[in-house]
Amino acid sequence: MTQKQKRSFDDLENAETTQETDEKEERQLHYWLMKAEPDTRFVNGTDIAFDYEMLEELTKNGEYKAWGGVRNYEARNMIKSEMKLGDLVFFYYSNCKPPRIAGVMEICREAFPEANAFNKENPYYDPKSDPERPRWFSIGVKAKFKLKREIPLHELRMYSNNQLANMESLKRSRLSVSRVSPREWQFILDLAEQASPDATSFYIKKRRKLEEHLKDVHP
DNA sequence: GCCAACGTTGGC
DNA sequence: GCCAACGTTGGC
Repeated sequence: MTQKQKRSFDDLENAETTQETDEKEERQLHYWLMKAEPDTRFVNGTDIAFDYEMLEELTKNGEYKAWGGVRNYEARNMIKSEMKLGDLVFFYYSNCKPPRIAGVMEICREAFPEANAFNKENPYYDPKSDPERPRWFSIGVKAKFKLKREIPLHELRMYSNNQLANMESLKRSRLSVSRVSPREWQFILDLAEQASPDATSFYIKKRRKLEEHLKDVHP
């Protein structure tokens, strides 16, 4: 690690939560993307699978789900200092086929110390985090709506030279929390309203075949 | 403080 | 299962 990198690492680790006072009212909504794995995978004996249906079930009566397990300082600092009540978040499925955006959730509790890190039985236990000086933070989220159509990663990449050229999650695929610009957010929501490009090309092919066939039958 | 070795993420 | 990318650790 270079000196410059080391400094930014310390900055990240020591960064404090920014103070928000009466400016809160004027703050614009911010948009985010957070990842979870929808398929069964055992970490220290615990299945860590989590998907949108589970989030809906857990939050249907106004409860929030503590979103945790983020073990990267840059991602943690977004959780700790930048995510605010009312912000909206894409729920992204990673480590599965295909990787994809499944739905939208809303921040309904701002950062608080992550309980998983204190619990020895938990797959996300971290002895370096204690309640006196918590190292890792959770954010409270609830299900907002499932996308009408899930958007797979390969489809997002179709726009990586134009509409989604700067999308953080595409450029830094290993970060489990990333920012989404308002434009990117709206673009992806619009995609979810349209037919899948796969389906479109499927029907185009089908129609061509039919036309070929008709040509043969009625030349 | 540098940097090699190691570990993790996550797409393919 | 492989491996690229990159974050983290630890010896010097």
